[in-house]
Amino acid sequence: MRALDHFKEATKGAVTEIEGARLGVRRLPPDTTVYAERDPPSLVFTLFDGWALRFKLLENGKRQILNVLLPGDTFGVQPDMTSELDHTAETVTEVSLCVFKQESVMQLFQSQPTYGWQLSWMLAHEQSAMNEHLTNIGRRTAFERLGFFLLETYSRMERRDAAGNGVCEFPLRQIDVADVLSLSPETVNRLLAQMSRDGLARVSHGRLYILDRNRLTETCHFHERFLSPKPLL
Amino acid sequence: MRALDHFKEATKGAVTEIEGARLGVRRLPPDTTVYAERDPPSLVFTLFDGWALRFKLLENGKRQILNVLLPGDTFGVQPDMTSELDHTAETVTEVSLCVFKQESVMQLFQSQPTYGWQLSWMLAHEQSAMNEHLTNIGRRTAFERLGFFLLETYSRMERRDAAGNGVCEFPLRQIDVADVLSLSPETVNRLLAQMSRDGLARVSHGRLYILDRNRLTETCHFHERFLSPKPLL
DNA sequence: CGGTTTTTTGATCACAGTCAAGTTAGGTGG
DNA sequence: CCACCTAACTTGACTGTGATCAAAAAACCG
Repeated sequence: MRALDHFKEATKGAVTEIEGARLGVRRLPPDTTVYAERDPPSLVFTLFDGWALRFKLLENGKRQILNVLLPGDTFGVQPDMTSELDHTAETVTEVSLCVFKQESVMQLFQSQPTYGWQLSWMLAHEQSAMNEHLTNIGRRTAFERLGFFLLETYSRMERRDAAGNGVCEFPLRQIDVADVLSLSPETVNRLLAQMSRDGLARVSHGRLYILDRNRLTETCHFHERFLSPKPLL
Repeated sequence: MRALDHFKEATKGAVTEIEGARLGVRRLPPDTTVYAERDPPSLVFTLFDGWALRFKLLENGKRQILNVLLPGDTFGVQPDMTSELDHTAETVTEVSLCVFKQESVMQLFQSQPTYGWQLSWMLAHEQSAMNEHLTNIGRRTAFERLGFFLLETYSRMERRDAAGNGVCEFPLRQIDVADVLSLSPETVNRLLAQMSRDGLARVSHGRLYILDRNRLTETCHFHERFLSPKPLL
């Protein structure tokens, strides 16, 4: 049901044509660009279903994933209409997302002041997550980073009732995990092998298994963060 | 005129007593905690004058600086009143900052819907800066990180009309720079020496000298970001 | 079934961290 | 104004974590 190649091609630039729509739901195949760096920021998205990534591409070809997007997450907010987007968003799995015109969101805020506060609230939460992520990458060992990320992701899935019994979907490739954590894919592979051997966690066949949550939480100094529990838009 | 030791001690926890004030300007000596991790987020600050830092402290004693705060920057926004702050803010120099009660900011947004949008705008800009910072730390060499940071800081000072002719104030110690860039202080020292030798940039006596902006910009793949030009509050 | 992508494993290397000692500078008190 | 003391900076030698290079095995997909 995945990767219909010509369909994929067809939708590559198709997202812009949604722009005409004031508001609607769109279905996108895996590995599709939702928006690209340097695009004008005219749309706001909420992910209904599936996984997506926000990332930056560097001069040297390296990729830094900024954020893994799970169902319920809002993205693409760039209140300054004049400037360009500074990153790319791409689907991982098949995805359905809700699309808004930037303008209509702004209008909504005019008429419903509370929403402005809610958007700020969401953005502040995101910032808090970024803080954690930055600290993680900057000041922890490769092992800790990986464990932290797996626990965080599992915990986010749990909050969406999409995880239980230590198992949840996990459609990311090792290279994606590497680009989230600023590691090489080989290192990620070796660490996953080690965690599996140690009975801490395991990723296989697109699933994440948290084998010993307590021990992993402790060895990685993970602590539950306070994440946006309900979708905004 | 700096570092009056007992005065410093006295103000260590004094910021909380400001809370009574609905809104006011406060002067703080260097190396003073503005707010600490786990504090309830009841205040919002705008920096009028001086430098400050937002950072996280880790279990292992390491410190990750999230952000260098320059005059005009707003910080402490945590729209969720119930949760705790996840980082600490500390002054670097003597500082004067404008203090708001979180509540009065919220009320302002109720009556003036536009401000809600403006706050979102500011937060989105900050997020964009964080994206850049994360990418910088995750995917660039130590040399590039440092050059990038120096150029970024100079450029921010310039926008505040506090830089000219390749020179600006720079009150950070090498260990602070190290904690911004997730490097060891020794590495920062060696790289600064190298940049000085190469005629690219120099830091001394609390000043930053950009010696060859073009060459530095190119070697570090720096690109001007779009930063909040005007203060919000 | 064949081709491609992803994962796995091994060997080697290098960038930046750590440890240790010495130098400089800034701030304080006589 | 100078001497002292501490904090910050500097330099060198060595180490280690994680990157890189290379090649094989496995999984996935048409």
